[in-house]
Amino acid sequence: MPTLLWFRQDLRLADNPALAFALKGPDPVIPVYIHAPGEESPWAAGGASSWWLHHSLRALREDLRQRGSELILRSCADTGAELLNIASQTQADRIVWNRRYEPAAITRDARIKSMLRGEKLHCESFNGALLREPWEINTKSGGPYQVFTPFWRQCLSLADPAPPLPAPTSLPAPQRWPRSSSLEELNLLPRIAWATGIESAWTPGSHQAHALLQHFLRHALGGYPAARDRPDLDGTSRMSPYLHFGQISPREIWHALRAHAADNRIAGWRESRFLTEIGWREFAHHLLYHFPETPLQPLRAPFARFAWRNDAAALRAWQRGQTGYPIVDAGMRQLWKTGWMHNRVRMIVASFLVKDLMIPWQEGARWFWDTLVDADLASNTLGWQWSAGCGADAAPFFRIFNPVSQGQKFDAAGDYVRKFIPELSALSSDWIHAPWNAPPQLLQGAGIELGVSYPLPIVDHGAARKRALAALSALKNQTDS
DNA sequence: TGAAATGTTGGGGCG
DNA sequence: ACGCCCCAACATTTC
Repeated sequence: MPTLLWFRQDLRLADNPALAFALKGPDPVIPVYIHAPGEESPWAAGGASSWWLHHSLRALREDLRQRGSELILRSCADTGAELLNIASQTQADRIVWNRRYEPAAITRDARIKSMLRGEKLHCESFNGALLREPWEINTKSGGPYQVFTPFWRQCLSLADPAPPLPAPTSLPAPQRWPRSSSLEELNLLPRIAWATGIESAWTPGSHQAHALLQHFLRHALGGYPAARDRPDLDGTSRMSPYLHFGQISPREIWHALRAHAADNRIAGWRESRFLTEIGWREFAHHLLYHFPETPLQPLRAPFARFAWRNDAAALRAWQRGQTGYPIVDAGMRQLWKTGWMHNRVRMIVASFLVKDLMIPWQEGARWFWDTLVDADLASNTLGWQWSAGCGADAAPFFRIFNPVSQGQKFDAAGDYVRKFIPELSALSSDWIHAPWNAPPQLLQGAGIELGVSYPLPIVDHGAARKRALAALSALKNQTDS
């Protein structure tokens, strides 16, 4: 009798524990992907994520077809009912999948599992997404960690995660395939063609993930600690969307790094900055699992009473890269155009939204959710709570980034700004991060009319900083009394 | 995985 | 030679 292999955010054939389990016996395997918008997170998937998913499903289906199999697509409002439906149509007696850790997904999956078991179907779930399960790592007193360093130290002190499982060369097919929707019927692609920038920046799929990783290990790993902070360079691994959709697993990355270090006699790879970033991803899942309210609520509760401002015009200017601060606008335009933003710039734009504009971090999280190809509830939540100073092991609220000095420090030549803000491209690096200070003649020569061709700053950073600190101090007084 | 304000030090100009 | 001031450079504190 066939086994249903329920694909979710594990869109790969290598190191896929559920797939490996399904292939243990001789029974046919029926791979399915079920699209049920909004079932798994507080918000329905954003446009950029959906674009990625569309192309990823196509790539996965191609990989399956090359192995004599198929990918059954369904679109529905109730995943549990749909799974049961497919199981009864195909006489499947087993359903297997790899676990997810978003609160809504956990609740839904638990409900589906008990429902299916009630129908006498055998269910089994696996860890395909994390080095360690979120409940495996605990402090001495038995609670979850709220500080990264000891959390990651404990992860590193454990034995290496299991080596990745090889991709199967073939999957036994059923005698008859059930009905499948076409990929187009899932309606994942945008109606208007706004995704051209994303298309030229990214190729979704498992093969591309591994090619990128190998390229990164060979050419960028050594320079990573410094280059990772430079948005004008191509010094990051760009693994985030592939990790989110499970097109590469953290175990595969761990062991690829280990093998690369052994081949090239690189010491201390476990403590490398790159692996630490994988650690932050683990930490994000640990926190989301133990603090399931945090996608919408600050972990440090008093921050809910912060004097956030409701300023639709400022929010819109931030979203569209029209704040008048070049490094902020370049980042927001990179996001809008390519579905991704360099991490250093993510911190800068987040600080600007939350502190300079005093707009709730949830608005930023929501916008990132809509526009990032790597939108991930765990990582996005950690990032925004970190930036807003209200999360675990977060940056203190009073650490307010100066968008001018951050630009000068990390994009010294201004190449990143010029790439995404063409209207400033003729401005010299001396002034590119603060065009309002440039001599008028120079601006004119560069074809820039501030307030017309490029906006004047929507807030004065010095004044905005003081305003934010005053609001913080008011919050403290309120909390103390 | 800051920035700004404030404090300290030491060299040079100058009476 | 000396004290004084200025101020850059660096260090510390504060938010």
